Amino acid sequence: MDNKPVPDIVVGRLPIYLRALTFLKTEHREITSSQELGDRLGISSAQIRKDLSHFGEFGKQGTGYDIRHLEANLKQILHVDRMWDVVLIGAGDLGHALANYRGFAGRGFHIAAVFDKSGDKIGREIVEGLVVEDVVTLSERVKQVGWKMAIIAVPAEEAQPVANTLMEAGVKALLNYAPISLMVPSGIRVEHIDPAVHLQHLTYYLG
Amino acid sequence: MDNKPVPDIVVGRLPIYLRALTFLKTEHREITSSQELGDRLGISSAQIRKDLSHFGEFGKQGTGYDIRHLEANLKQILHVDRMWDVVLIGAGDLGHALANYRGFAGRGFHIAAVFDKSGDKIGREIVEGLVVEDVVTLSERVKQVGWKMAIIAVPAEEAQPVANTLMEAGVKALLNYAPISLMVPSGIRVEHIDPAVHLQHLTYYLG
DNA sequence: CTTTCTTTGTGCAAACTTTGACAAAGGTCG
DNA sequence: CGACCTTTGTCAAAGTTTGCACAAAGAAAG
Repeated sequence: MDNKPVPDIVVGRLPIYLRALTFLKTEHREITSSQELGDRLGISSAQIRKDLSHFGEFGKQGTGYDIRHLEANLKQILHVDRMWDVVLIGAGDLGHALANYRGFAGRGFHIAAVFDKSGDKIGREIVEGLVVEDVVTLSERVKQVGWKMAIIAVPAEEAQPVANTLMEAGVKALLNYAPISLMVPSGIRVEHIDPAVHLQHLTYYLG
Repeated sequence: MDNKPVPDIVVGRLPIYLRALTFLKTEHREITSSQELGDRLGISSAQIRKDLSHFGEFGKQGTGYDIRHLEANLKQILHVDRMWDVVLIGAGDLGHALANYRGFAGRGFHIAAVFDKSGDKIGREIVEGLVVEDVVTLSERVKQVGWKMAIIAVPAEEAQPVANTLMEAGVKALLNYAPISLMVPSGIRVEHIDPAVHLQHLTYYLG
């Protein structure tokens, strides 16, 4: 709880804690402890306490943490105590799965628009109330509406150009599903999801 | 290059290096350097050299790295100089996208079978040559065929039971897309992919 | 009310990870 | 062929992250 920036590795664990708390709520639990959370997540209890201590004091000695209270605080810290509009680029199989994913709404995100470059996808209603738009209008629309987050679900060769368009139009955070490392200037944040990368990490240990 | 285990954080970067090398090949490049790779990946050149030094000497001073040679070595280190059969559980939108994903084959993976519990999906051909099987036969089939890797693409509440079935049947590595932290015994490896977790990591910085 | 038990938040030490710097090796060019 | 340039692999230092251990706070039980 000082004024130095919180380490990114700590920030990255907060959504995991938040997810675990929301899960505990579905079990109608009201109180938990760093010990219980750690056991569930495979993390030491000391680490959880230390991570949380960067942001304040949320627990009660002898008792633990009030689940709703800690959940509310984590949502605020992560700025998901509001809804974020996210623009999705790519209406292929993956884009389809993301547009239909029911898990975003409860966690702070709303797919606000979908873009693709393929003529036979543009104009189609990918999901109730969401019509695929032409990617040539992407820049204009992003500037107009002011979206700050985007999910890139296009083929590898188009990912960097799409990212450039988005950044130029004011998007500040990217979630990239294309199997390529995006190059971005400082000030823009990117997260990468590539199933083959994860699988290859696993095969290392399969001897 | 000693006999201590290589840090997991280093192992986790190798698939990124491999992906970058494969990409350079598409640009018909033959030689690269730790400097160039680092610039592309946003990693320091020293770190790349250090990471690779855990496994041997792959470069040539004054020149850099032969792309094909380093790529072949990384594939061997990661055990993707062979094809891995992967079993996929869940034939919803996400399962569909994964079963149709063209990116696995070139990187060492083949979706060998798909399982679901829903009557209206079982028996359907999800992709050319891949018919959705009934999840009640999962354990039996895994034991029979000896699959070692699985991708879990089922709803959160079914992920842990499915994981338990898989592990009991001999699967050693899991890639979990369900929004829940799986509890697994030591000896089993899991990687988690949850888009909302990544998006929440990003929103922290969007103030 | 006192003892005992639980659990937090934190100071410190240990463990781990990244970076800087440079000798050695090899290439290039006049 | 000699001077100069490039780039590796590695050592040591710096920086970061984790875990231990414990005082303090609170709950529970008698």
